[in-house]
Amino acid sequence: MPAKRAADAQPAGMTAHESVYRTLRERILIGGFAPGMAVTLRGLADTLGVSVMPVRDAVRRLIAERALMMQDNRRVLVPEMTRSKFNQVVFARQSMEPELAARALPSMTASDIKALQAIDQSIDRAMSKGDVEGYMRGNFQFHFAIYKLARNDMLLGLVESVWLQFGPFMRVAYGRYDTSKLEDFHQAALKAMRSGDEAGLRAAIAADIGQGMSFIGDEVLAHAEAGGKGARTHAYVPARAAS
Amino acid sequence: MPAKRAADAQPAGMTAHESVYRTLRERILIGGFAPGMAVTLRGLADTLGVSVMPVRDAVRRLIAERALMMQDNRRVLVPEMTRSKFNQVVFARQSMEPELAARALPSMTASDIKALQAIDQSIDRAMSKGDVEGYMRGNFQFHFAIYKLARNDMLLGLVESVWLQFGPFMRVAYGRYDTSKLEDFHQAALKAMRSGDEAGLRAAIAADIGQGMSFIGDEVLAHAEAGGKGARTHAYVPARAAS
DNA sequence: GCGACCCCATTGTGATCACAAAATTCGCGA
DNA sequence: TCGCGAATTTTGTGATCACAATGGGGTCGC
Repeated sequence: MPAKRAADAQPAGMTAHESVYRTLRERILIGGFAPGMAVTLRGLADTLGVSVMPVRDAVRRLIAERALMMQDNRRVLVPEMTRSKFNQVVFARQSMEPELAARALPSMTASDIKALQAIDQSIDRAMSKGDVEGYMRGNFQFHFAIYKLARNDMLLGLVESVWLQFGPFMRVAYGRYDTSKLEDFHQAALKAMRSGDEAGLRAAIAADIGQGMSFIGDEVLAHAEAGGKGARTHAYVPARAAS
Repeated sequence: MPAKRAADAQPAGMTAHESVYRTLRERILIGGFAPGMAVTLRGLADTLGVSVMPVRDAVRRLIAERALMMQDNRRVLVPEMTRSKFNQVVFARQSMEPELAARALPSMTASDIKALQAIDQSIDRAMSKGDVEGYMRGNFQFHFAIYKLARNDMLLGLVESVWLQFGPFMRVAYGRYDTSKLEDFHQAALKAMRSGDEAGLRAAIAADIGQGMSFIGDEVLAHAEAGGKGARTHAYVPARAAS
């Protein structure tokens, strides 16, 4: 049996394609790929220790979800962020996520809230250690643990698609600036959940999105646009480029 | 050269996969597949006159877009509609489509509106002829011709994904009942566009969605649920099953 | 007559190969 | 030293084959 590196530990019954997909998806959400970075099927296949077929399937799936894009040359790369696209992301998030949270509220149990608190604490720990990856993973878990409770698969899928599209970009922002400056709206959200305050929960989620996104947008987009839009180099290097 | 049946006429530079994808997607949006109907890679490949690889790519893409689904058996089939999923579709449409229309309004030119009118007339023609397929195609074109003008690719993509998910279901409804009973909210929408009335346009789109969906939901879901939820047979036969 | 069981056709998955197009590299010439 | 072009490498696409699992159909036993 050939030695596989990542994408291992298939929970029995998972196809290679599924395993590769989850690995890549996780990496995108955590910001493991830099915007503008090119990915190749054979390159990923070598890295993950599988043949090109499962990688091909996974990459096509991610392209369908807009997490990756294919340009006319048929070259696959991580999409760049533009001001326009950024505004679309913000609007989409603000439209759907507070709504999902509000719909999750009625079915929320005490243990659900406890679990969310634990996630939020892990976010704090990651932040104090300067662990950007841990922060992003926690942030993702916090939001989607809430949204899942709404039991609205369609809206949930749409929101996931949006997150996949700004994941790489978020990493650039959080990698460049100190996350500890951010006000913690998660606490406000938790408080609203405990008291069953729907309006408060909506507001907290909206504020969390608004802060995070405006933070990202102002800093990074201004930077990118000032630095010239053509084929700029990326100071940021992915966490595990070829490890 | 082997004789191809459908998916022909590749506009030069289109891959076989892309061609197959568009063919299948069109067919789904028009309701060419019945909910619950199983599709096989080799079957589609034979029908379309291509090998299984492009079909495999296209089907996986449609699965990623939730237009098709793969059950645990790894069998691919057209998703069924449930009451819960249906409510989610309605809510998602009501959330996004009036907004998209409103955003399209400012950049709408007289010729845009003329084109929309032409589409609406083709819908009337199809309706009077009892041409369900033409009606659905026209309805899709009418809505998305508007939404495209908003220049919001993200929201547009999300809406497309939602349409793909209720396409087969809509066909069941429209195939079973007479569409001529429907009030024409497209005219109201066109009137609002001409006068630049954003609120009116939002209302017209919302009403169009509300009418169409409640029509579908009340009739078909009630029917489906009354008829027993287990492995029922489908009276409806796809337009070109094996032609 | 009916049910359980076995066999085989069919399914999606994945590997490997061939191919054309694109990008990169190398070398030649000015 | 620099620019341009040809050769080579690398890319995604698609075809074909092998394989394991699933499902259906037919047959045998009761």
